[in-house]
Amino acid sequence: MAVQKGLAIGDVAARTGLSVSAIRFYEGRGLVHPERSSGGQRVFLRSDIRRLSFILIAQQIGLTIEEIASLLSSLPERRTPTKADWGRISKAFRTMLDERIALMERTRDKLDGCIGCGCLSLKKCALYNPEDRARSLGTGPRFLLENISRVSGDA
Amino acid sequence: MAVQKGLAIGDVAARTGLSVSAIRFYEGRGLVHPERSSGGQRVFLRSDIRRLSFILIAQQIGLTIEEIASLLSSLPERRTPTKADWGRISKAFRTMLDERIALMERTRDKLDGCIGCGCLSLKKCALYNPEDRARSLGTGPRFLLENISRVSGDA
DNA sequence: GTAATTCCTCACCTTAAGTTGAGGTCAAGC
DNA sequence: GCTTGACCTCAACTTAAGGTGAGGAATTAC
Repeated sequence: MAVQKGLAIGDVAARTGLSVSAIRFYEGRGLVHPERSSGGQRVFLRSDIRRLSFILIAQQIGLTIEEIASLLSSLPERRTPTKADWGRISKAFRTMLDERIALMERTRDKLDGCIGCGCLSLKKCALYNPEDRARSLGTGPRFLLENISRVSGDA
Repeated sequence: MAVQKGLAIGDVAARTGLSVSAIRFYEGRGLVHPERSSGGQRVFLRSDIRRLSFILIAQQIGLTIEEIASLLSSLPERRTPTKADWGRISKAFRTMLDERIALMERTRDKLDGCIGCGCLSLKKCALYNPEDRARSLGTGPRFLLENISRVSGDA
């Protein structure tokens, strides 16, 4: 089951709803830092469940693993985070969410004035060259969320 | 340059801002259907520019290629689409956008009551089992937009 | 003390939406 | 009439976020 106050990966998976492989993957990406038992098995703290749950929610909102890592990096590594620790993160998180919503709303409004009228005729159309359109992503059009205000390097 | 009233792929790329390879890829996925010159080179109609531009916008809003294909399939294949043709599409499009915005807003509101308070303590938290959480996607957490009301099979 | 679970690592597979490059043709300018 | 640039196909590579399975070790249960 667990090792002295710690949780095995399977327990954590059951409690978070994540798959075991996903949790291992997150460890590889630096999102969680379980300790190891003498036999080499991962041992998680209870607070890691919270971390992992946060990852789940953040992903639903569209953050990438790297962005989430960036947010989580402000949490204390070896101490159970306090309410204040989480509060800081959730503020940053909320800001991102607001930005994403705002962008979608702007796009919708342009759509109303643009495709809505049937013009779609280039140059004239506000949607073709919106300030939001990231032209320099390198690999061409990707997912919407790639074009939305990326975390600008910091948390 | 062009072949008798038609446009070469490079021209289309220049006018839409898409890469040549992306346009070829879209043809492979059935989003455009250029004709061929006697020499085997693609020949596009002017109306294909509009189609391709639509693809660009739809992608920014987060639709997948398949969803876009589904929308475009209601356009006439070999006749230049009318304003009414585009109007129908844009209506469906707007609906999707509205749904996506609504979902993000619901998530934000839950966030305010949940992470905002620092609870994040599973079971109790509205964010862990939201009606919006797609549990059956098979491969685990993906991008947000994969969890948002997919095009339900039709256009 | 052994059997059944659970866990470990490592390598390869998956999807989406393309990009890149090789090897070879088409078309256009002079 | 040939050279240059644009185009062709096809296969392999890319990123993100994991999943899957092999082969083997650690724990737990009886």
